[in-house]
Amino acid sequence: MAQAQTLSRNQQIVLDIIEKAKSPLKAYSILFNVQKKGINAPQQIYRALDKLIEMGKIHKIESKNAFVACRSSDCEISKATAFSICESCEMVDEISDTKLSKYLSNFSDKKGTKFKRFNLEFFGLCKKCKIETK
Amino acid sequence: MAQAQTLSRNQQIVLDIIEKAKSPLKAYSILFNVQKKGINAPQQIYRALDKLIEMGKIHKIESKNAFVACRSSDCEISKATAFSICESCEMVDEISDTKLSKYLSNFSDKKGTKFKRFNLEFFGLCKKCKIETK
DNA sequence: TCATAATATGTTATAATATAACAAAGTGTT
DNA sequence: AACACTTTGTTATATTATAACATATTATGA
Ligand SMILES: [Zn+2]
Ligand SMILES: [Zn+2]
Ligand SMILES: [Zn+2]
Ligand SMILES: [Zn+2]
Repeated sequence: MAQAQTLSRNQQIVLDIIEKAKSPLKAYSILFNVQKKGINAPQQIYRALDKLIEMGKIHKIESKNAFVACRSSDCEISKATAFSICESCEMVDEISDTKLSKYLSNFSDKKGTKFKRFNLEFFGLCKKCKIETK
Repeated sequence: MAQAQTLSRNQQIVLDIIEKAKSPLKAYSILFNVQKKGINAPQQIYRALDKLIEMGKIHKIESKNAFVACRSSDCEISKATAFSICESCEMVDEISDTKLSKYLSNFSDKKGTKFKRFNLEFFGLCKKCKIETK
């Protein structure tokens, strides 16, 4: 089990920038933003991202190959994640809904198989974009 | 609206190979497999994939960057997709569960926003791999 | 049937995303 | 100090995806 609390230098740098961002960040955009701090290679970013994901500090938005900070805390260690994604702007919100989470965690398929992890991505227009489209 | 039924030559070739496959195929693996048929460039594959996705004939497994044939039919035009993914072998099954589909289609977040599309990926061990692990 | 719009194809080049492999430095434990 | 373990730095390369442009094919409908 990597680090329960302490983040390494690079991990902290990467987490900071992701937490400050208002929308998902791509790995190479993170890289570009931390070159002044002496991080020069994609490996350094991807390694930090991997650890942060393991720790549940960030999540990967699979449909965008981008990364967001966890805002939820009941998706402990990223076992149960759900997001709403605006198809117009780049906005992504983590959905933290106990009922939904329970429903999906308890879901079993037709063969009775249960799953230990899931990721759900909803797509639509965020409130802001809905108004602007009118 | 592209083609309701008829597939173009390349689209048919790509669909055929995806339908025959037992697990998700990656774009470049499709490419290598169709070079004997005169398809030489990634563009040709990605264009076919895009159209097939639009038509709902195939789906992209976002966490794997791979493509599977639609086995469901009630995920009309890929608005509501769910998959179970084995973390050990490469197996992916499309989940076709009316209750689940309705539950998610009707889901609205805390602000009352509904979504017009979703993609859900479950992760775990398939039956075969569960047995082998014992 | 012939213009014409829309779709699909072929092709070359390049962008964007991600990993392999190896050497060195730091950290904590005994 | 010796040891295992994690993190870092670095170079190179693999994988996934798109841009841009020229041509061909296929509706469609005047
Ligand atoms: Zn979270
Ligand atoms: Zn929006
Ligand atoms: Zn389907
Ligand atoms: Zn399996």
